[in-house]
Amino acid sequence: MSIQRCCPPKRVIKADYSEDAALFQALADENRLAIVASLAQADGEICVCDFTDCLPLNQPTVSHHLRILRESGLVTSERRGTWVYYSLAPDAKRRLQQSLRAIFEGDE
Amino acid sequence: MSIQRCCPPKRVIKADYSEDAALFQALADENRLAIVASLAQADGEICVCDFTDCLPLNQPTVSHHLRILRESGLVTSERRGTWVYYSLAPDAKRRLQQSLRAIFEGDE
DNA sequence: TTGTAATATCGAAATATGTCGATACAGCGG
DNA sequence: CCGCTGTATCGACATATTTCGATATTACAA
Repeated sequence: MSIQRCCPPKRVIKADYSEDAALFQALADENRLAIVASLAQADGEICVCDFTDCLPLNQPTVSHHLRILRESGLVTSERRGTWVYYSLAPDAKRRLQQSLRAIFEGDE
Repeated sequence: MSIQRCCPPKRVIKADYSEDAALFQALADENRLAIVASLAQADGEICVCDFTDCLPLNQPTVSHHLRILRESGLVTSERRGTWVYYSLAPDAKRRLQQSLRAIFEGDE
């Protein structure tokens, strides 16, 4: 009698999803989502001071979240004088949709 | 002389993104992404034993990740006999796309 | 009922993350 | 140069996460 298998051998994918995971990790915080949504819907840049004014976080914490978003490549920053302005990266939405496609449809 | 503002007052959004953040957090791990991608591309159920066989993780760790995905609602499970089979939730992709839209376009 | 296999849960360890106060840095005005 | 304001970094703390070994649970078979 042959060994019983629980199921026909399914392909468990062995691709490297670490970059996609890093992207989703950047979005895995409600305050960072509020920042990204504000940038997307403002359709332009927003000054750091507006985030520190409006978010329920202290200034170093806002700076910390902005750094994580900046390092993920989803947002960019530009200093003008004393102020620093953040914008959504032009390809932010496309990169996220691409990651979703990679997961759900196997695109790369 | 009036107080100088760094910029015209931009709307920093105060919506509650905690549910979207939870969804992205479920995807913020490369092993969980591999699980979701396998389920999506298998277009059907996959037995836990296949994950424990193929992922570079021990069995309790696989079970832990499956639980996180199950609790996020992105996957479902069904026991048949000794084995447990996991499937992608039918609305998984739609929920994620909806979250992306909520962030980038302000839909709710 | 007793044993075996598959999966889940528990408890602990290491690491990562979110948060903040204190401080450093950068740019501007005097 | 000095002081002020906006932003970033540092250090510390609490909490969360990932991982695993040990153990419990579930279902089946003898």
